[in-house]
Amino acid sequence: MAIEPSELERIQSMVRHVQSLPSGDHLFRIGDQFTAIYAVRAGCIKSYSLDAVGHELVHGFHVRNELLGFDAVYPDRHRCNALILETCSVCVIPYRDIARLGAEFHSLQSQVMRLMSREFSRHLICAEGAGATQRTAIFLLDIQSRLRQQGAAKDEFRLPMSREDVSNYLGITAETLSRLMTKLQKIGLIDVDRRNIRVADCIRLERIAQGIR
Amino acid sequence: MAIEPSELERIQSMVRHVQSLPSGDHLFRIGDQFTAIYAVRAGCIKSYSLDAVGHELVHGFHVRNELLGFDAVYPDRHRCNALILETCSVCVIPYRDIARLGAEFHSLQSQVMRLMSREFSRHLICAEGAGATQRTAIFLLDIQSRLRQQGAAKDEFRLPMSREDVSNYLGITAETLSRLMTKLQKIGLIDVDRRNIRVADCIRLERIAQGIR
DNA sequence: CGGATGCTTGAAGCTGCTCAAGTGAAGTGG
DNA sequence: CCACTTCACTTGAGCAGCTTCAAGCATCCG
Repeated sequence: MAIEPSELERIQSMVRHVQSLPSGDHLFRIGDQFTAIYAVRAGCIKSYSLDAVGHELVHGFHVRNELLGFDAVYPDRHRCNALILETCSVCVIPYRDIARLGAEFHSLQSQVMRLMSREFSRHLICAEGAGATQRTAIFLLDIQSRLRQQGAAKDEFRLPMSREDVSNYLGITAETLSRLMTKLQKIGLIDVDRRNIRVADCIRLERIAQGIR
Repeated sequence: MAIEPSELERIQSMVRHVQSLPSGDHLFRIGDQFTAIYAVRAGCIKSYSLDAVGHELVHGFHVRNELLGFDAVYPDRHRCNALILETCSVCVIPYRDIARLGAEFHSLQSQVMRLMSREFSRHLICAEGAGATQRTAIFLLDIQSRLRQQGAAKDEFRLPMSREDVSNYLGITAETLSRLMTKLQKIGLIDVDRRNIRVADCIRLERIAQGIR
């Protein structure tokens, strides 16, 4: 969901507040009234919900220049919680303004729909992979390219979230994820040091992400 | 994605064509230019793509009063194929008209966004379930409630798609699905006769769908 | 230093997959 | 109308991948 700088500028014109939020805070919670879309300017936010048994179900992670809050467009209330993982600077874009300005500039309106579509399609990325190894590879490449846009080095980055968050997002256990990371390191595709990841062999990692072994 | 009759009337006013399509035809294919959103008036459509190995990946099924085509809003080209499973009557709603009319009546615009949001959120339903049994139960209850709205009996319905389609949608094999259907029948939750399903114990089926055993 | 937290590693078990055969309904041709 | 085929589905046996439960480490923080 990274958005074009030009698109972002346009959206910025609609911004009322820029909030600064410490890690551990919630930007919104399930059931909250839908009032705005949020654009992350710095930091990282996790959107999640809980299943019947109380297990966390991670829907996605949002970093710089990405949008969240579309989950509430239909039922008018948020369907998930948004937790700050790293201290955040967030633009608040009141939905009312989008609707109002959208009527005046209808190119803006279609832009919002495009962004919305892009946001949702990201949700499907990791569900696509068949095996756990493939999903892990997809995740690593996806988060790498997103973090690179916010100033990370070419092939080195630091995960803003815990292993447990990642494993919940991928629909596998933390233990399995840990084993897979070790495996990927052993065969020379990545270097892992806690949350610091270096992609050593991008080509082969991409091949695994595509399901080719 | 069933839409309110009143909403549908409004959208109908934008309709250019009503197409009639025989089963086996494609409504659109991957890569096709995005020109319109489609509303199903009768029949059933499967949206799917193929993975790297050539396996079918079913994104969803669309029955009466449901919309499809939002998959192309962002990249301007369709990301999946739409195959007619049962002879269809389909309203074609040119996207240009939505944008134009949306600018005039901005309540319509937010309605379209709501529908879009509703459409996408459905995609997540079956991904949520942890085990194969749970996903199967979720699917049966979901498709039951949707088919009921198009005139099916209270607890009896006929699946418009094959076991293979369903299993691809749920991310399990056809064999596993078959075994699970048999299991659900043995413990008295459903009656299965080929594609004809009767929900015998809705309460317990819902409990399984929620992950409570 | 002691404890907490987050990550890794190991062993055993279960779920769902693969491969393979069997069944039954619907359609085809003689 | 009946054998023959075909197709969709079911059923079975063995196996692999992932989970569960449990313990072991390292890092951070009081």
